[in-house]
Amino acid sequence: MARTLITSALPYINGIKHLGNLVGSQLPADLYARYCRARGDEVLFLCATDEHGTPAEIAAQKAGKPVAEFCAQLHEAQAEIAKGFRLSFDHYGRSSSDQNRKLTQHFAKRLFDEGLVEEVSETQVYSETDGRFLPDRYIEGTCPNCGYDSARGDQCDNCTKQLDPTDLINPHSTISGATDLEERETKHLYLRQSKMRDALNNWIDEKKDWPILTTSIAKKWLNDGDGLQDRGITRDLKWGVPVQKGDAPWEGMEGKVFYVWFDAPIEYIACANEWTEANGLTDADWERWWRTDKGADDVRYVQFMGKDNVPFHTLSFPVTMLGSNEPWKMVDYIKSFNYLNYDGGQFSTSRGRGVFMDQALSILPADYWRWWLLSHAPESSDSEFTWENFQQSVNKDLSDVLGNFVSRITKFCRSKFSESVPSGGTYGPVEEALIADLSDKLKAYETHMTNMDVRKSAMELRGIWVAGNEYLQTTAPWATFKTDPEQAAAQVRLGLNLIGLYARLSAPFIPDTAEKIQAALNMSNLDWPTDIAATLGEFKEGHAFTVPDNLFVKIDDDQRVEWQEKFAGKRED
RNA sequence: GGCGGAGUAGCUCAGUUGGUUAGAGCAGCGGAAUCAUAAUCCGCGUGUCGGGGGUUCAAGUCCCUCCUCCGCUACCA
Repeated sequence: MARTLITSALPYINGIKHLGNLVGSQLPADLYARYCRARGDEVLFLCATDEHGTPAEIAAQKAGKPVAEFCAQLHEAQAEIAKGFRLSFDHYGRSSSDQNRKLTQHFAKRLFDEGLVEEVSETQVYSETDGRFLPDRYIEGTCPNCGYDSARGDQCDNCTKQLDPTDLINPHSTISGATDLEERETKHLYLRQSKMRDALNNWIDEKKDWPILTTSIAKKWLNDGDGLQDRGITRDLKWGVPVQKGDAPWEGMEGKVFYVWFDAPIEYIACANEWTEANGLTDADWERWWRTDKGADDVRYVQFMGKDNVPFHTLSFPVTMLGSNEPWKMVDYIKSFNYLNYDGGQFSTSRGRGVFMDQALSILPADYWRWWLLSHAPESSDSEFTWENFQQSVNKDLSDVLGNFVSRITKFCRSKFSESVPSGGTYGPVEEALIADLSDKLKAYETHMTNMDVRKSAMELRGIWVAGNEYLQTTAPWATFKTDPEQAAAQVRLGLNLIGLYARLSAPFIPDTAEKIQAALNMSNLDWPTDIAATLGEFKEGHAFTVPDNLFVKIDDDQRVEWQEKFAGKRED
């Protein structure tokens, strides 16, 4: 049995994510996980909240809560919403877990022992009022170049000049507004990524099948300018994984934590350990997914992420794993996504512009969103959400093409026969042609799903739904019934069986709807079809069913207008 | 500035290694049907493939140049 390990980029803890975040990683990862399971793979699908770093501390401060408590609450909130979207993680972990703390400290020790960690002394800006060192972007002041008065410490938004925080005139903290800033000496650990440059280049050169978006970003960082730069992996913060050399203290690093981008990817591994502990399994049970010396050599590992995450997954994290000189399972395929825009602009968390995951679920069921987002996934370029498009697509694809198909055939059967599969008649050339057509379409659908071509998969699935309507239109059982009720029974029987086929094939995209159909049609399972002809003979004569409520309610114009205004984004706190 | 991505029908997008009259879905128009959520099915597209130049028997597809949009640019994550 094929074994597939799937991880989705970790959503950051400081708030509810918007639909662009969802479609860029977690949702397509879920689609793929569900498909792999349906095809019989053994799947481990992991995700977690990414909880450390300055933004989390500040968000907690604003909320007036201790950061640990704040993170615990938001973790629960995100986990609940993930369930609402039917994201089928085997475990939804936390980067602040004990497992991740231990593993992160372990990796740090290994990297130190391999000569890949060095201590660097540097000066950073400290704010007495805030009681913390300030990352460059939390410092604003007047740009020495163009005079813009809200230039950030790393770059001026007005003239785009790269800056150093110390360049700014009248610098102040964006957290408190404090101006009592001073430069302080502080020591940090640097990961000597530059030493791994050749190894990374070789590793990436092997990945001939990766999307250009993925490899071009990696190659650029590896070879641009002076090549891959070393990177600080510690921070002067309280909230994070304490800097230790494995179990032992790290002299000179007291009171510091690892940089969030160092410990977050390690959580992919630690999450598997969280999963085993939560389910009473052993270490061997997670190691067989992650250690090639302990059974993971036959695992295929696929990561899903937005394009902004690519450098960390193609470079920093691989340095951590390869540099440890331990047999960790490396990623086999990285599926990266562009951005989803909102109605002519970007989604904006700070301005409350766009639809956020909790809001989405409060107005419509998950399947509506899953279908639209996946069928419009930003694969080849950025894509665009508009309410008109959303309304049209969802109404047409889900209500008219699929929902109405189920409705028309079940209701016709009930009115002319009964709520059970009618007997009589036989399948002839038209039915054989349909079976041949569907067999081709199934093969195409499977190919696209296997290749993670999300939009193409959605289009193919839709085509399969359309084929059912075409069949009914061609054979017209309502007309056949008047002259040849026996033959009409055979046509209805096939129509009902098509519904069963659709439930199986649609489940990765719209799992709730698939289950509704399963219940209404009295299906014992939603197993993947291996043979169209056999699957279309599944419901035998006399098999009882119930006519389901309409599977999808249409979005009307009033609703669309209301939502359009509601989410246009003034600012809601 | 550098790097990367994108600019194809009203809208959202496909277009493999260059090769017959440039495609799909939606919207629009016409027709059929009336089982069904006024839901379906069939037919209908002369769009300077961002502009210009070049290579070629042949370019949306390769080269040069220009324009526009977006992302990244390494202490936000």
